[in-house]
Amino acid sequence: MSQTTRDQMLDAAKVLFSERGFYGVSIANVAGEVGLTKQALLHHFSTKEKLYGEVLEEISQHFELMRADVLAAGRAPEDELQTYLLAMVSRTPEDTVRSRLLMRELLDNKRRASSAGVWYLKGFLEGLVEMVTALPAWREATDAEALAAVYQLLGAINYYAVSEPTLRGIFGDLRYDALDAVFTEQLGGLIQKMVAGPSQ
Amino acid sequence: MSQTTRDQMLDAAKVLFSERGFYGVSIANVAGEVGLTKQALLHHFSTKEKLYGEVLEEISQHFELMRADVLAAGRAPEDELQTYLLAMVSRTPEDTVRSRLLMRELLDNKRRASSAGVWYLKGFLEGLVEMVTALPAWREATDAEALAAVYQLLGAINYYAVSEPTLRGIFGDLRYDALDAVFTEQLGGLIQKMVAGPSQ
DNA sequence: TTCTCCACCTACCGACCGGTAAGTCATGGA
DNA sequence: TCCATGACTTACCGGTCGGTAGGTGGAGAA
Repeated sequence: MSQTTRDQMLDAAKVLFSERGFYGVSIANVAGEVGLTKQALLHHFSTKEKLYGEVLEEISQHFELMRADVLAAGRAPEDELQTYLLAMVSRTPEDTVRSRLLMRELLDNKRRASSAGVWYLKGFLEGLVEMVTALPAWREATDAEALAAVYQLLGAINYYAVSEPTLRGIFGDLRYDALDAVFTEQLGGLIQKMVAGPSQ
Repeated sequence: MSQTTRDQMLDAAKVLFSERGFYGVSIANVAGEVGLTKQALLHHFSTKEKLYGEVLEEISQHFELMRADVLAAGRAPEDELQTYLLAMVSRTPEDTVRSRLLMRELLDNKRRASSAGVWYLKGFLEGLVEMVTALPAWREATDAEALAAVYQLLGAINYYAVSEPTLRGIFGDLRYDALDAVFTEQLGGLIQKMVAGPSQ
């Protein structure tokens, strides 16, 4: 439990940014979450932008790491991709936070990160394309085709991952749980179909 | 071209909120966009929340209307659903704005609208489920199964619709255009497969 | 002409924003 | 013992936020 103040702040920032977005969170909010003043936060991260940047850096590193883990096991490329994608659906609280941050980055980067010129998702997407084109069934497909297929799955996964509160609110807990059960199953089928190759 | 001040403000708000989110836009920004002061805006919409609410109201009405149009043509249910979904992919600037607002609502409503208890997406989602269960091939499926299927398509469509700036930034205009061409094609295939029935 | 209403204005409020400046206090090495 | 460093504090800055108060001026009804 000996987590440094800096790491505590990063964790708090991750959750708050994922819930309310860059503009919806003040550095005082983040610092308050760990019981300190905003100047304590500024001591560790000189600006709000840098704090946000480190949060994104961390999630992109997480995906990088996850991919390395999957590849290290030395299984069939089909297995690797399937495992990698299904790991994103698992939706632990941390997974949900990452999905939300990813989605916010997609929505906001036109205004924010693009001015900084940093694309935190680049490595992640390129890694995915690489994994798809490594599949025998996709060998003759272009990168664009692989990316399109992967992006559709990514959308299906993350859109849903982010929607829990809304879906619970609209349909109630009971029907949401029913939905959740069939969703993961159907998604598995969708992934399997994609892995099997482009639909000619 | 005789648009009321009120409507001009609503249009400006729609674009700004879609680009920067609720917290990223001030009422002075919106009013400035039509050459007036923020007090002029507050004259028409008493609070910022109400302005945002009307924006969401408008897009949910748009989907309601679109569905009514599709149903009025009296075609086969398969055709109806396909047309409805493909209309969202078309991605005129207005479509993109709507996709972005929808996605922001999914991300933010836990903090914002849920306290108001209003679910702007409810009618939209229920309408979609209704259209799926009207398909002969889906007659025996549960509502949860239909919703799951539809939600996956919704995710694939909207996640991509929102990603244009990011994808252009990462891959460049050339590769983005290549991606765009194959994406819509593949998505059409995905929709067709869904319409054909649940994958047992 | 007077009155009312609408659309919009300037002026202002308290709260909060990100960030700076300058300090306090504990730790630990020379 | 002295000094440096790191982790934090209070005090404060200029600026912006959403919103209120109290107008002004023009159009139309009486």
